[in-house]
Amino acid sequence: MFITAETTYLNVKARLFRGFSDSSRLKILESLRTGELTVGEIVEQTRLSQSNVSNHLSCLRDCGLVAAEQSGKFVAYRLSDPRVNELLTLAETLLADVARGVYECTRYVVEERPNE
Amino acid sequence: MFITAETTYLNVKARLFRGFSDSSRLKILESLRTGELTVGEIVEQTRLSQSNVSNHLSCLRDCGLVAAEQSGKFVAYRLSDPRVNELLTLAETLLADVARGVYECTRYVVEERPNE
DNA sequence: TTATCATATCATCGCTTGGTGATATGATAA
DNA sequence: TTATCATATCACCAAGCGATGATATGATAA
Repeated sequence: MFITAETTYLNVKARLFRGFSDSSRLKILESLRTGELTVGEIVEQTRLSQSNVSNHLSCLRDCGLVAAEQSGKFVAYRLSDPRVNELLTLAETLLADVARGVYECTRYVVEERPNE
Repeated sequence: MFITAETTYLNVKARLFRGFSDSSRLKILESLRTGELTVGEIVEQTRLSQSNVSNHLSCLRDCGLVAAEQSGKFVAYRLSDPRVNELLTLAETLLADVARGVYECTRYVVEERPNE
């Protein structure tokens, strides 16, 4: 995968949002909203696999959404900026009003599910 | 594509963010920040293809990020909620500080580009 | 009615990307 | 040093998803 001239402002902005656009990463971000955690603690809280968490963390860190600090053989992660929290909160209040539609948000044909 | 038990809160939230996580959709949302536009006008402003715009609009509409109103043979779209605008603005202020990292946000190996 | 314009739908293709499992790195302790 | 623990990296696979082009729908006008 290459990053070349695609590096326009909107692409960067899209990447920022993509950091929030996966439920595993959201789970990780949620776990960090109350304070900093080591990778092991995140694994425990999210119940995701260690490599999965580590992969997502490196993405989130590159994106600047979380910050890391090594202490001994542990690495503690935290949200890098209060606006990360604000974005999550703002999204929640928006969700409260549009949630009915969001869960069907897809460009593709969605099969009717019998029940649930 | 099916949507079944995956419909948890974080999945819905992730879907909301995914609405913002593509540069074409951001382009469309940006064009709507100043007011409502018909599909044709959006196509013109974004220089995306008609079917592409229409596909993205239906996604954005299902997500509740934009609202549509038919007038004659035209359909006018607008941002559905002021918080959509707020989310974009908040992301911009965050970007101003973390942009350096974001454009490299990827879990995968990024080839060094010779120049640019 | 038929023709035309505006928009929507959908099948297809190919790139993107999330999850896994194995392995590597790197720090501490013995 | 060697062993162990915490974390990171990476190749692989499968599913997700954006763009295109052809076609369909639906509204207006003639």
